Amino acid sequence: MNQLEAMRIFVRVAEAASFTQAAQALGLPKASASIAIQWLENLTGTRLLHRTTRRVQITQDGQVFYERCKDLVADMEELQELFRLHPSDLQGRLRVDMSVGAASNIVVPRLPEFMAIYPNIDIELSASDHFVDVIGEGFDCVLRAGNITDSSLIARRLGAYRLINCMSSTYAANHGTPQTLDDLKNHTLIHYSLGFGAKPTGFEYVDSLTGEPLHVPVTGSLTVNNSSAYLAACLAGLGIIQGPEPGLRPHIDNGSLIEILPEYQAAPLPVTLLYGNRRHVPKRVQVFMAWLEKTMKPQLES
Amino acid sequence: MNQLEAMRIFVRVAEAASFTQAAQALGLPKASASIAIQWLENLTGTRLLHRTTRRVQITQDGQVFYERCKDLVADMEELQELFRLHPSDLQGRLRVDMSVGAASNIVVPRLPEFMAIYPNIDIELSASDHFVDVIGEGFDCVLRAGNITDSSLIARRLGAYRLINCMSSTYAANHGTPQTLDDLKNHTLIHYSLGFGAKPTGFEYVDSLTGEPLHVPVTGSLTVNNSSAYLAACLAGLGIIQGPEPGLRPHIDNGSLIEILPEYQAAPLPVTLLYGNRRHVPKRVQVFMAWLEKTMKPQLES
DNA sequence: TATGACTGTTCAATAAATCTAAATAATAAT
DNA sequence: ATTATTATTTAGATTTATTGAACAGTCATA
Repeated sequence: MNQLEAMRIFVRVAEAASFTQAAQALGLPKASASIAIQWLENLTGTRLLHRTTRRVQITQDGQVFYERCKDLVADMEELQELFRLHPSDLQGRLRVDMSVGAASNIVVPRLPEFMAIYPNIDIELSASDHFVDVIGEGFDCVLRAGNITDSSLIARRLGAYRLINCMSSTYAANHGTPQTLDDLKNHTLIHYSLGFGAKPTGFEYVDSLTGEPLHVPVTGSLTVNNSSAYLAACLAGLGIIQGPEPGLRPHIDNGSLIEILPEYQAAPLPVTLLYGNRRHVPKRVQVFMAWLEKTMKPQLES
Repeated sequence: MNQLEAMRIFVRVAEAASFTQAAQALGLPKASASIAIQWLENLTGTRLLHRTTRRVQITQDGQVFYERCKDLVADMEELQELFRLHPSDLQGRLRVDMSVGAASNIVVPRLPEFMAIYPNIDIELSASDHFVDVIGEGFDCVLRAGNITDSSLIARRLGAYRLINCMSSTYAANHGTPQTLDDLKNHTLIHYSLGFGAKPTGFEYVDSLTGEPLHVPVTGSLTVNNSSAYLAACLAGLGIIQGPEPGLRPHIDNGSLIEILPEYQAAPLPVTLLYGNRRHVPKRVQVFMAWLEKTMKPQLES
């Protein structure tokens, strides 16, 4: 049995409090995770995880062991990369998550550049519009828009999306183009919400002169929790949307969408890069985050 | 490949500057050592050891890697033993070297006590009368009599052997028993020397009243580099020997040897426990050294 | 210069481990 | 109760590691 590998597995299992999730994040069968922990427990002579078939929780000893494991595993990783001076020498797996929009509009189109520089880094790019558990699911870093609440992570602010208002040309033909915020009352606004339980709150604007926040309640009955469905709804002429410029700009340019009320801007949506609070961040993660920042910057303001 | 195991092998190979010696010390074929180093070099992307078929020398990178490896391997070992509170939980292999005399007269007879307390510690006891390379041959600790010159090791003084003078009863019948140091001129002294090249220098004494050193040149032609041969020569009636009391006492008690000139004592022979200058000494080595000290003490003076 | 002893590497057969997949057993939620 | 989920076990297939012998350099000696 590979002790180091077993320790890596243990760290993951302890963080995710789940064999299944940890195994999935590590890309190996859950049977292996199970055996690895048993082997470690046998090695240390201590029960590290108290587990029923339904719940995994760390024991007191396990907690102590976990802290030291995390450091040692990180030290090992650092040691491996000690002599990797050239980009192409960097290797290993990178697990990243970001919104569907950021992935498909900004990152993926430019990913070939990164992969050309670092051909030996394997990338697992998860694109999802719901929040993910950075630690538990084993992501090296996660790109999020909106306000961050989880303080157990290191958050690096990259900038903010400019939010613009759009309608499709077919919708414009049917309903006309609003010129003032008041006009919006006669239009259908499509709402984007992450949690289905959350009540649609309407569109928010900042008065471009006074800086005062303005609120326009949502009128209309469509709420969507997925950004591509949101865009699709707008393209289908179902109503007006308010979203990050980078994802909408191409459709404006090709004429399928029309930007409206450009003088009424919503407060920009902050974009943040989150990563685990580990003592040592592997070099491959460092270079990816640097590249991601460089790539995102031109699309962001402030 | 087991990274940790590879690192252990690398540390050994680097210290011994030899694949063959390191492999032997670790109890595995040299092919494994060779492969492990290659695997590590591939992992780090750096040449760690510059090797011809006849010489192994560490590279600059290898030196850096070595320092960190040594620490990490020690940390790992410490981690394993974190939860081992009970003696019987301690496990692993212990490589020890001492003189043939100390081994057969003092340590081995009492070793069952140690093995009863720590049944899961495997002991490799090397008994040799020549000096050994503690680091290079991978010994956890070494017990030596005489003056220690190697300052790269940690030396713990346990005490000193009282040196006594003996002859066999048959020799006494043939040649009589000397009563003064001057009488020794008419007797045959058997000399003990580690290196065959070293010139026999005679017996040394300390005047019990004045504390002045007294020298009696060796008369006789037998020099031996092995303590059991030394004793055997005396038992065979070939002459007078001067040696550590613990090894001779049993033969005096059963009448086959006779202690002579008890009022003329040689300077006691210091007994030292040597171990590698590692940041972390495994617990199993600690407990063995503590036991060894306790066991040796009654046999030593000062 | 040739020989002999010693060393690190290679290689193919063997041994061991891991993975896959499916079945099992146990628990919390419905 | 029932269902869904989870950790564990099991067995065969596959991959990987180990090892002892053969190989190919290198240094010391004659």
